[in-house]
Amino acid sequence: MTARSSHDAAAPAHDRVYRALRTRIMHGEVTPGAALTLRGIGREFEVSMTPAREAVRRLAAEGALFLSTSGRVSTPELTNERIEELAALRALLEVELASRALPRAHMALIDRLQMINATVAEMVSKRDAVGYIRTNLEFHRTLYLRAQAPAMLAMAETVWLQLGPTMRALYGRLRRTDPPQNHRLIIAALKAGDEPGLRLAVRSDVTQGLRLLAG
Amino acid sequence: MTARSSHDAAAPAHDRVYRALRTRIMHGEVTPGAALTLRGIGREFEVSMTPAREAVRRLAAEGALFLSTSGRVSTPELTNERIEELAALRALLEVELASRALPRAHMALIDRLQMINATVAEMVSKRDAVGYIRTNLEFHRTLYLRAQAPAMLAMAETVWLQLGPTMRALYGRLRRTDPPQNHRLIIAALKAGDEPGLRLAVRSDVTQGLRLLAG
DNA sequence: CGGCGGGCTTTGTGATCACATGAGGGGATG
DNA sequence: CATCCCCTCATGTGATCACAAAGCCCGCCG
Repeated sequence: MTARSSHDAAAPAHDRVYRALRTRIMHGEVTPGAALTLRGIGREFEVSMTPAREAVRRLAAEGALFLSTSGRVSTPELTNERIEELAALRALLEVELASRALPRAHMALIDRLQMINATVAEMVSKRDAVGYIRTNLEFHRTLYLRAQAPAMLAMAETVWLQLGPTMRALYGRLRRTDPPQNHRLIIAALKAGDEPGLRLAVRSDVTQGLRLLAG
Repeated sequence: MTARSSHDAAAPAHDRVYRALRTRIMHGEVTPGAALTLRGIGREFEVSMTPAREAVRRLAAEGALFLSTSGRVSTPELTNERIEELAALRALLEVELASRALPRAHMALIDRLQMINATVAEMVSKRDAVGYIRTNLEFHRTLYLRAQAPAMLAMAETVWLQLGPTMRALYGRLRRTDPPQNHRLIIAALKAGDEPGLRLAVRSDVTQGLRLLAG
């Protein structure tokens, strides 16, 4: 019953529940304000309330869930100020992560980024919101992993988590079909070793979508 | 039994335990690597294992506690790389927070900061490590509250939390008695409305102590 | 027809218990 | 004297239960 590797079927129940919910939230598979119940979660994952509670509290600590004063659990509904603040945090953290990844980015990484980016474009053309969010985050995470800054990456992921449900609401109604231009700029800056260009491209990519949501 | 205001004696048990442990850790009242047990915590706060577990998991989610693969709980022992990264995060976040607070900083705030800073100097002269950490953080938090950026402030506090036990180890062996020079620079920059100066002063203040710890 | 009150139901909280596992100690052996 | 092994005890995990409070819905009254 011990926790072995990261995603192991034999992991503790609370961890399984936590990971499942986390992925669901980060990928925007739940709508903002959706209510959850401990017993409901327990039923879905075939566990008792105890691990469900632990998973929920952990997610609440990361800002992925909102606990009312009476303990009721729901997905947060973000205000515009909050969204702008989280966008600023994304910019701050991810520009730094990209900058740190730049000197370590060799060709193999850039190739992988281009492949992921092709999938992103595919998701956009298929209007698959969840798929888009997932592959878009994969693009960013792949780059930032090279920064060798786990604490910083963890913070960035926490911000993604908080924005998850809102992102879904955004990309759900934003019906655009053009491929991600900023991702190309990021890749180009990586190839050229152009740090100012990279910082600008990342900042734009991170900020643009959320800007029009908050507007 | 509902959670009312922030620090209420009638707050849920898990919240009381959480807050008590959090304060203890952030203020450096525990040494890095110290072991905790759920039953021990429960005994100390006169609750059962259940609220103790929730408090611990919440703190672990924020990086304030380390859970071994077998679930054992202890204060984290940070590597030098980790410390440097957290210092970089402090710089990133707190420079931004200070910058946002600057246009909103009126005289009353600066007065309060000077008062707090006097207490900081007192703690330094008394060689009271815990008191120093507590009032130093109060100085920073008072300034950053003016930034009106709760998510960003929460992230900064999370970093403080992760550094808590290590900070204690630092200031415990760093036997300096000079008052905080950087705090004066911060106050001066606030008075002058000098944003570049403020950014530099905050960055120095945040970075300097941790630099020599990691060295 | 709308607002309000009361009772029912759902929900979170915390305690307790059975269980499996990992850590630590003591003894035997080389 | 060091090392390894085994046994015991302590610890985390998860299930279940009793309880209190909050939400909700229905009916009643204005």
